[in-house]
Amino acid sequence: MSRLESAPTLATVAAEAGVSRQTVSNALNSPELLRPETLERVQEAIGRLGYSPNRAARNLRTRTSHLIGLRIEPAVEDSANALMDRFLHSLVESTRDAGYHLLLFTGTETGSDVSSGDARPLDAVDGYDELLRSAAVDAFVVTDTYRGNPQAAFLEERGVPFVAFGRPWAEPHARHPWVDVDGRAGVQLAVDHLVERGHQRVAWVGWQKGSFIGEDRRSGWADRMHDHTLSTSRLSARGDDTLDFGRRAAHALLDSEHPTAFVCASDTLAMGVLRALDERGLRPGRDVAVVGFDDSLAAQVCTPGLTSVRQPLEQAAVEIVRLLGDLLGHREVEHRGLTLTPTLSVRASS
Amino acid sequence: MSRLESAPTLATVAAEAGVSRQTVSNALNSPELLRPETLERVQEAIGRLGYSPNRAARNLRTRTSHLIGLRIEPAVEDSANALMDRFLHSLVESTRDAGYHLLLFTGTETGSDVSSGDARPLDAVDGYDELLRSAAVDAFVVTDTYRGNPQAAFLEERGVPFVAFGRPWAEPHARHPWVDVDGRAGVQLAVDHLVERGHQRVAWVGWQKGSFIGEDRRSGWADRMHDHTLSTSRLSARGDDTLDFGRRAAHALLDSEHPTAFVCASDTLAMGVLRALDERGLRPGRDVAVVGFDDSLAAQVCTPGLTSVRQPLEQAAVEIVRLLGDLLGHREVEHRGLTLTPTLSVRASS
DNA sequence: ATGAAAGCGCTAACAT
DNA sequence: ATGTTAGCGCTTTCAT
Repeated sequence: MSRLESAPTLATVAAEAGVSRQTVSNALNSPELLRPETLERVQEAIGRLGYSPNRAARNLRTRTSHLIGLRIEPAVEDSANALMDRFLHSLVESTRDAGYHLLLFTGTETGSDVSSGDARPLDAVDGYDELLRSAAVDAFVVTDTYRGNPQAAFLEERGVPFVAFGRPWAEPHARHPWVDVDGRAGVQLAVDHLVERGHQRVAWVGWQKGSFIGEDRRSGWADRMHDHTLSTSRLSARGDDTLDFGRRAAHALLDSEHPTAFVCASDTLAMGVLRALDERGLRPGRDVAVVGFDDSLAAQVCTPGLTSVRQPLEQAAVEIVRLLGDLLGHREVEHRGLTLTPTLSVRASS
Repeated sequence: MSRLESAPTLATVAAEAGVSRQTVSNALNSPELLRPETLERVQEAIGRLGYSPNRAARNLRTRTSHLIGLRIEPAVEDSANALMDRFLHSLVESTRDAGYHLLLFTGTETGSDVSSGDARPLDAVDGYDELLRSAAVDAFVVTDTYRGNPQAAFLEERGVPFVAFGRPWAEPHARHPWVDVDGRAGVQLAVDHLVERGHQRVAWVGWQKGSFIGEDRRSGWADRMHDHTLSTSRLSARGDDTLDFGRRAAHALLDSEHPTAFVCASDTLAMGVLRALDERGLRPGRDVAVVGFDDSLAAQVCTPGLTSVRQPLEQAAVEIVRLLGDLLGHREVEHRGLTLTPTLSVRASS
């Protein structure tokens, strides 16, 4: 292939410009060292030849890859949870602006030979280790911190640079940098919004105990209701993050407690509530208000639009990359943890 | 950092096992060359030291990166289009199984300084060139082929290995391998489904002329309707891929032609149709049937569920990686183009 | 401000 | 079946 034969190297450029290889390297990495006229001559040669420094060689020499690893988890179907799309894109843009690229990976497959019995469950740490030891990436962005984050301990112990999207709920003394969104504040926004519109019986449909994020969001509802001197008694339902649980919870609550509004821990649950309302002939936004969490595409396009708490994912990505830059540039990391405040996307469902 | 000091190399392992560096390399890359007992001794040493070959060094030597480049486009809001999530994940898994990783990139930002006037439009080829010249990736997966694919010509000309997800609509003689989903067949599935349920006046809500994919999908409707000897006259609307256009198109068609069913070129449009039905007090699935395209999360969780054409993205990813493997392994590529057949996810909207 | 020498860790080619 | 030699393309160090 022509592109392989011809690929210019430092030496090619040096010959073309009539300087030494080292000077070309300096033109790239420390242009201030060159006399302006030399610099220009080299840059011209670079342009003429279409030269780009070979990444592998540079990586080997500098012991950096300029790659950030991100483990992505299986897409969950039948849920409204398409956070990743927005976050991922912002992350790619932010990393690009910082001179990095994103490398995607997953945990090890449980193996196609299921019968062999050696199908390991997906280890939280799976995949990180190999990339690390082979020096394939310089750092990680760790996103799945909802159950506490076992990766964090592992990575921290090894002195690996990483930034978490999500607080270290289970290890308050963890020392790695993180960025998170204040779910509690988001739900408070939702409660305020509903109370402003005259709702007094505002129900919560959330996740089972044991989820830090779930409890955090729920506390936004409970505390804010109390701030408004409104009762939360028997107005809370907890279950799986599924459409069907949202639906059943709504039916049960409507049967017994007659709430006029629902705040949900996720859009998936909220879509379940909407389903239940439809089944009872109730109009969302007119008869009963519903607010979701995540501002998923489903929330945006469903009928009627679903009011939802929107995480500032773009900003989160930017901050994460900034922290990463501090870490990798051996600069002082300004803050260990940064909490961003979500907004409320108000639509017809409330 | 301890991990940097200690990182074992081939030499470390060789010393530990009492063999030469080359033998360790062979143990890794051509284990069949080693005497079983030597192999075991080396593997033991590798395990003991936690050795992983340095990627940069290997890349430099072999002139491969084992990285596949994928350009991701900005996430479009207010649309149901979250294809990428599913596709991306499958692609990561498939590439991993093939011993590769996915490297994400975007085109160059148009620049934050809008006033300067040097904000370039996003070039279709943007981003590919640099990764290529720096040998950062071995190959690309090209996904955004809907307007014809200018990248394809560019990459093909340079002899770059790549596989497109999407036919080369505009260049039928393009010689690169591609995988696509038969949108036309998907829509035919939808029409059959509706006709089976007794619908005769089935309307089409699609995109403006000039979109190859749009015309392909539309032809599935038009031709299949004719196969069923049903009229398509005045039953077609064309416009932007937005909720609002779907909504307006549905209102207009319902006012004039009284269709009993809608087939849409996308879930976004279908959600618009659902919106219109709601505004007219019509029940989707009872009064009027609606079918979308993409089987987005929104289709899955909205009320009532939206029947939608589902692309076999997982399979597409697998096939793409297989072709990539053929290409990179300098094996014969079985087929230039592979067209997969979608399925229909039937839900309450029909 | 520019050049020469050395070497990052690996594998291909060639010995033995 | 194992060892030796060379070199991938770059940057770091040191000399000029």
